[in-house]
Amino acid sequence: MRSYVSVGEVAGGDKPLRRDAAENRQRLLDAAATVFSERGLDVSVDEIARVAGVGTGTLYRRFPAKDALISELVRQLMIDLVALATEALEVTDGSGLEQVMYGTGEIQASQRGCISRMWNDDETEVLKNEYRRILSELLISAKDHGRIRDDAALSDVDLTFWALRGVIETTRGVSDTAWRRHLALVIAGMRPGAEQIVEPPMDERHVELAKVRLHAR
Amino acid sequence: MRSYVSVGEVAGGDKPLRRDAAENRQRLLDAAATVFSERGLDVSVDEIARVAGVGTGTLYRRFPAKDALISELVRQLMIDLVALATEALEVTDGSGLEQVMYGTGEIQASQRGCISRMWNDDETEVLKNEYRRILSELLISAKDHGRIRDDAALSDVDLTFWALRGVIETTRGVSDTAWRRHLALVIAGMRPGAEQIVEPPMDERHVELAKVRLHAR
DNA sequence: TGCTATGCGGAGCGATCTCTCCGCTTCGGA
DNA sequence: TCCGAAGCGGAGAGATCGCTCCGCATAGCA
Repeated sequence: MRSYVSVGEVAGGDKPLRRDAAENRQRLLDAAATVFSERGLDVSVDEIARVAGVGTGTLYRRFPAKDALISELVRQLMIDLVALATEALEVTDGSGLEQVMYGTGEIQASQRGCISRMWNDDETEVLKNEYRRILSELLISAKDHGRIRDDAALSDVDLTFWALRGVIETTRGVSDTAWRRHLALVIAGMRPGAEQIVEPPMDERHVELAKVRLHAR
Repeated sequence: MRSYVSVGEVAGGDKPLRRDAAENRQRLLDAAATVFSERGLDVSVDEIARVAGVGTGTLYRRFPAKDALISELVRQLMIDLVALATEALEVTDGSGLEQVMYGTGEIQASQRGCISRMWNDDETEVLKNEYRRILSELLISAKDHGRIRDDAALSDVDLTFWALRGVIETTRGVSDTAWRRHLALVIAGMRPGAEQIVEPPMDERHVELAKVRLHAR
């Protein structure tokens, strides 16, 4: 699973790039993904260009700003997430949601550098909404099959992803798989047999509120 | 619950500060805690000094570097955490661990700005070890009273704190209490009645490994 | 009250970051 | 093969950051 936009093709129907330009664009994305994962988003653009083997001018000709480069990486991740969720819709025993949760953990862990932007980037809001829509279907199916408790909310799934972000970022360089243990515990707590939860779920309006807040920036 | 080092007194038995200097020091700490929580650790030192109502020179006379200011805030938080855990040792029904987990969540949420340093700052390693030692006692007590499953590990508690960090950081400005819902789900998954966890706990050696890695930086 | 150690403010230094600009190079269609 | 459009590299502009330095102010003891 990788980006669905092939080398040389740019989203939005722009004129195709020249061969060398398209290659350099991809090398920049690869280099950025690597150094961001290893050293965080604070790595300088000069360093990204150096690793990609191009000049900084080339980077800025292809991406209007450093942020745009990060957004493109996030966009590709969101495309992967939507694909992952779409595949899970085929699962018939109600375990699709768990499958997507583990898969989302893998994607977050493999691209640690961009995690902080994944859930806070309004450039990819359409994809995020689509992803969330599929998750809500999977959640219903999981409940119908008795795999997830009835009082679980979609926002509980959101919270779990954000929690995994914390585990992954804190265990950087220490353990690559610790997040799985946490996810397993959370899912155990979401089973129908688990104890009642007194704490109410996150208000769904807060999710909307988050979007407004992001746009206001 | 607040710092146990009163205004004018500095840890380590240094000569007491002049009254005005001690006041300014405290104002700097308060200002830093505020702006870090609101806008993150990237806020400039000039801004911290401005909010505190002092010059940047004053900040640097009291703290050798911006990092030292952050470390002091973290140190005070760790002192609070140890006090919190120590109090919980008095609880006799085995619910002390849960009490500390919620309390730690509160402290993390109230000082969002410093969270990322809380679990990655080797200046406070002694306090962190003490905190962790108490947690292990509380975990044993919780198991003895049948409140927590026998196969739960101390590292599961660590993971939970790191997970709460992710929730708190991602919901900044959206929901102040969402982390409680997640914590409730995790604890539900840690009850003796919850389903078996296949994923093994985090290797305790990884915790040691993390310390080595931090020192190597 | 007078004296001195201590504290204070903020201009400015050096480092670093993002992003631009322009002379030169390369691709690829005719 | 030739030529114009497109792409390239990297020096450097402009902004911002952490931190220092020094002339002046003040607290607190005698």
